[in-house]
Amino acid sequence: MSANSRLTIAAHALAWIGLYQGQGHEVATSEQIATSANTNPVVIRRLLGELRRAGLVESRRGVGAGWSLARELESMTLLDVYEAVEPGPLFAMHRTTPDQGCVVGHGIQPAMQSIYEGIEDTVRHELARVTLENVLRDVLAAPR
Amino acid sequence: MSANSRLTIAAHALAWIGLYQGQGHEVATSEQIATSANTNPVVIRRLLGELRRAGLVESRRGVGAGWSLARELESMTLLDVYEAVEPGPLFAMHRTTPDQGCVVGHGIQPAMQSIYEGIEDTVRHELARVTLENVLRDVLAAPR
DNA sequence: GGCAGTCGTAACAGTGAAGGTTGCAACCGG
DNA sequence: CCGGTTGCAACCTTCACTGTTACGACTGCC
Repeated sequence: MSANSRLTIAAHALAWIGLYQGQGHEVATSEQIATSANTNPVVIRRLLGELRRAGLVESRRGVGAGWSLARELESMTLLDVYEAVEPGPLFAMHRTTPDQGCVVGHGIQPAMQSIYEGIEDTVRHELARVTLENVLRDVLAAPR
Repeated sequence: MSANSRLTIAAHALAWIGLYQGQGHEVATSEQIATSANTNPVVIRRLLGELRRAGLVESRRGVGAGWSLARELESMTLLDVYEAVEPGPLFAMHRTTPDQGCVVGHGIQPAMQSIYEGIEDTVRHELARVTLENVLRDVLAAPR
């Protein structure tokens, strides 16, 4: 499926900011996060911009500018992040409308839609069970 | 995420062949299926080729050639189809290795990997609960 | 007020997966 | 031998995302 790394990078950024703030710093810069994630600061700013629209982080401009958490990590779940950065559905329908004159072509989309919705609900439920605090704890628990 | 329609198209093709064979026909051609799915016959042949490698369908060449089911629809699940046509994982890691000198960069991949594996197991379980016979029944039950 | 550092965002090239298309060899029943 | 279909390679197009550059906007500090 060649899935996106957007959710992974967003979780990375949030864990990084959370850890950094836990060490007493006020704000984190996109430059610092990009170095840790081994990517470009603009990519981080774009992603964090989406998280800001979702109310997960805040940004400050000017001198001493940077990013900070808008809520505690333990009150954020991966579902919040997922919904902020992944707009589309997990599974897609046909690119072009199937032949509505054919019984299968006509009935396949509602049939698959209903199955896919059930699966997406399950995935959302799983994502909602993991807080970013859980993620950060797992990160710090990784063997050296 | 801009997901693939591969699973959808593969299920469409299988349901079509199953219905067609249930009407007494021997084999279905990629041309017929492509017309129903409103796509190109080569796309269908590529997909069915993957399903053949997975043992779900068979093909015959020469005159009167075409595709037939290798098993009953009720013995195939969407998981069988999914594994045949979707090689990659649902969620991806970073494209480039994160900074291993950073605590977060070092621990983020094992942490996310473990979470993602749990979710994929759940998705697989959900897909395994739906047979292609279920899909065909839902297709035929769609309002006119 | 000016400077320096960072965000905000637009614009564009590069990448990779998937779909769409064409062409043709291989196969085989009649 | 013919006609219809699969098998498969080659190529183009499309699309989303990433990576990069550029530059204006903002603001604490001097």
